[in-house]
Amino acid sequence: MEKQLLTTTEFLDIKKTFDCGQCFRWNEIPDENGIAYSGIASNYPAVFTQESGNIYVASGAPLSFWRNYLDLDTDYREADRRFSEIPWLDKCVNYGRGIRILNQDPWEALCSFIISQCNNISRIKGIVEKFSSLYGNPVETDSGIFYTFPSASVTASLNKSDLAPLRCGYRAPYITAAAKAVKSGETDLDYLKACPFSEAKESLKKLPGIGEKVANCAVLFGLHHMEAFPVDVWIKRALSEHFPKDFDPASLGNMAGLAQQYMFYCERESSKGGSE
DNA sequence: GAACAGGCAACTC
DNA sequence: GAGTTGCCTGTT
Repeated sequence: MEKQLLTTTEFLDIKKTFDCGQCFRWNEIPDENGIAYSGIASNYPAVFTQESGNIYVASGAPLSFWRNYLDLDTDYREADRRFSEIPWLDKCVNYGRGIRILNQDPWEALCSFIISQCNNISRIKGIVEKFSSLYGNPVETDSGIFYTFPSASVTASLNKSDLAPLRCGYRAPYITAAAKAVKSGETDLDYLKACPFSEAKESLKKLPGIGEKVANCAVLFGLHHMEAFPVDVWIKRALSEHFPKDFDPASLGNMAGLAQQYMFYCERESSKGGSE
């Protein structure tokens, strides 16, 4: 598959974007000339490469698909400027610049973040990959077979023993319940994408096993409500260590989710070096 | 073997 | 409404 020029590193950093915990199906692969990631979004396997300031993509999808997936038609610079006026957050912006909030498939994001609870990224990735290889559709490419993420309809038909190989424990019934709600239309992800942020979040929280954190992640990374601000242990630590006690993340406004990703990436990366 | 993990829900006060 | 505990499983 021929690679096409997508954008430049001024607007996108693939390493930061794919490794900042919002997605689970992209993996770094060896590349002679720079950085490369392979993976799949919707029905499209792809390889991204970053070399000499340019980002290329090789896939069967049109560039417009990837521009949308990577949110490249949204200008983050105004938000970056605003965030840079806040102490410590300015450091995160500089550190995380190039992260994009992905437009992922809503069901995939919802399901992936149900799996994420009390799990680390590598284990989440393993479970998602296993799930896809068992119940997704194979898509052949030059570099091997990729599997689409299993649809909500297929997932709704799976029983306990079907999900057992995933070893996802007590989360399995949450997955099934969410799949059934999506399949029946009781949870209408298209509607939730179009409706106000808090309505979407509260609606998802009615599903079993979905609380504040998972709902915020699903709404930010799957439904692109950019004002969502998921608070996990990393963000909690960042808030308590670097922000005034009465700081309200909602004050970050309609792009709060971007600030969250900058903070998350910064907090997590700066904790590496020593222990990892 | 015990404690814990990027969380939730049910239960306690 | 703040704090505690069990939940599957894998890792330390």
